[in-house]
Amino acid sequence: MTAEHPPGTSLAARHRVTRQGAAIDATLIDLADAFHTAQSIHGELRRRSQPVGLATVYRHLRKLAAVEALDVVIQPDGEAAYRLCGTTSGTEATAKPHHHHLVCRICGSTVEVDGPEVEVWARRVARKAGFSNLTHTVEIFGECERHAGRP
Amino acid sequence: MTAEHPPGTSLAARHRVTRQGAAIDATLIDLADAFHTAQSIHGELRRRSQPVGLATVYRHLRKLAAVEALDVVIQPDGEAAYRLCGTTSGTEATAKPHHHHLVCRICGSTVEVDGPEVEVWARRVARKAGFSNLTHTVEIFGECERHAGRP
DNA sequence: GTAGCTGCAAACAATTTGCACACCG
DNA sequence: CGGTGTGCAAATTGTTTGCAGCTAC
Repeated sequence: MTAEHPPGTSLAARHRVTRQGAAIDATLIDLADAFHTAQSIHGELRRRSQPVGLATVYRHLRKLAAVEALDVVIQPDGEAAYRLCGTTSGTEATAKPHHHHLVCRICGSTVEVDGPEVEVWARRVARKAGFSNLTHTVEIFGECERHAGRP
Repeated sequence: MTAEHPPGTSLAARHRVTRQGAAIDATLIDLADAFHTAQSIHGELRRRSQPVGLATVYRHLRKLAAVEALDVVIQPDGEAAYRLCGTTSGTEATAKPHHHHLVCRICGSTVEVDGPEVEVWARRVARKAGFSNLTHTVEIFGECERHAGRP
């Protein structure tokens, strides 16, 4: 087999390390407590005086998502939001096996939740209907304590 | 108060009845076994030689959704899909209280499912995190018996 | 008669892609 | 060097909106 990857340093362990890629990763880490759209990340980068092309942001996000280093949530309005997922630190972005989210509709803050019961339920219901090759999305939207009632 | 609405006849009971509105309703009824995007509905209408403007389709769908006569599912790719919901017959489109869907990724056929356990779980988890004013989406995508493996 | 539809095209917003150039390894 | 990553702008796609004319009530 070909050479192993040397101990990585950042999220993009197995990819070419570039200034913009790193900037995106860094931002993602800082904002890891909530979901953000590609656009808002792009904006944040600009705000930090580390402008990165919007297309590049999308490309990078897609790449991270492909390696499952990102959680992707499609909001009720159809816009996609991303958030760093699993073990943020460490050598390699290790994706968590499976989990869902509780997202604040106002500020985007997120709580990761898992529910074995739901997994089981989903599988059981689907099987019973003869469905296979399953996938499921479970997202809970609400207003976190801080924003209950008013922004 | 002004006069009550006479016993409605179609889905659009309290709206002006028009040829195109009726056509959309009819199509929706015929295709009530699966979710369809606005675009595909528009296509189906044209196929039936009852062309309706795409904008009108969207407007009508939005209206029906507002009255909760439609189920709306946002597919993993962000496109919205609609399907007639609840009691299709009868005077007024009575929305079902709450339920979720099992959708075939290939043909779009749908099975309505409900899971009290999930509802309870969602509420419990959210409450515990201090969230209020909840909403949740639970969709299961898979391949129905007929399409398992290959289209 | 009038307000709510409809159609069509233009406007929009999110995301993707083509292509020339930059730069990591 | 060689190929991957980047930028920018143009292209796509799903959905909304403005406006003149039509029509159900």
